[in-house]
Amino acid sequence: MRANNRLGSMIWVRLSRFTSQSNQLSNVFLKRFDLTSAQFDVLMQIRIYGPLSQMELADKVTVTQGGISRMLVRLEKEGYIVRKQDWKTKTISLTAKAESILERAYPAQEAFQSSFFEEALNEEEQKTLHDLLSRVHRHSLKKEIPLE
Amino acid sequence: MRANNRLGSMIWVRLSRFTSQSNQLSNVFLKRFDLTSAQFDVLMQIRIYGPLSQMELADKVTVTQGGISRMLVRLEKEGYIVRKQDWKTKTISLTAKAESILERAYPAQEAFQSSFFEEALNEEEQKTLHDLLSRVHRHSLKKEIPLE
DNA sequence: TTGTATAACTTGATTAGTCAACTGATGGAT
DNA sequence: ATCCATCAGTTGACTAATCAAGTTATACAA
Repeated sequence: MRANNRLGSMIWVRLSRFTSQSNQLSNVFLKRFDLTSAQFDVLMQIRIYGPLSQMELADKVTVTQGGISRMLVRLEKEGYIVRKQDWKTKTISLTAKAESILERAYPAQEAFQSSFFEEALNEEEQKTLHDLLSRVHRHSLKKEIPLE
Repeated sequence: MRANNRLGSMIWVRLSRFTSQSNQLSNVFLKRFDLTSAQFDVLMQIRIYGPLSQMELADKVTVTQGGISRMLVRLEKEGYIVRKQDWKTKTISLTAKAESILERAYPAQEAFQSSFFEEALNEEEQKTLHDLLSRVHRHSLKKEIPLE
């Protein structure tokens, strides 16, 4: 039995191995701020786009309604966010605690994330990578799943 | 508050959003074979490199020892694999059931995975993407986490 | 032969996510 | 006023993973 040969499959494997590798490293890195990388991601989206509803947030982080509900329960229990019922919607915003953690964690994590690319590629190559990924991502959002 | 501006962070976000998006689509696609994409991934590694030990397999799919143990319990319960104690090691191999499913599932899934890239990029661009990702991945494997 | 060291694997507690069925809030039609 | 549709969020059952502590199997030394 030989390994995947089609180019697309090879890209796929690299992508998922790298993503899981860099996610694990990020988790280790963020431990010093008492955050996981999923939590950091959600908190940053709220910081940038908030206040917003759970649906809007779920959409931003590519997670289901149920997934965001559970995540927010944990974040609320830790005192990072508050939710208040506002018409039909629950509006989410950061607490002072979260704001002050992010003030330190954000620059650190941004530098850490960037270092994966900056240390391996030059500016031009990073731009190319970003462009190619953006196109592939955009395409995937309107992709149809072939029938049986 | 403005969004991430550093190039590396922008790449990181695209990467993780695309990975989660394409993973979800793969899960829907693979449902017709009664597989999840994590299961497909593990079964394919066994098919290509097997028979192998749990440690070796864990390494191939970038998962911890505990993670692979739990996954294999599920796969064994479904009748996709067998493990036999062999010295200190448990040697894993596919059952006929799994072989016959993969015979159909593999070409289908390979084509599906590839289509994400083939539909959005030309041959040249796919090669570039593969090359850039490989370099970034290789670098990440020897990356040190900066101190506190 | 009885420890003891060690490598390979398992397991409990937790995070993170999925789907599908359910609950709660609101607004409109009768 | 009452019933109903609908949108937002929650929840139960499950997959998938992590870490750290606990097992099991084997080899080797006293």
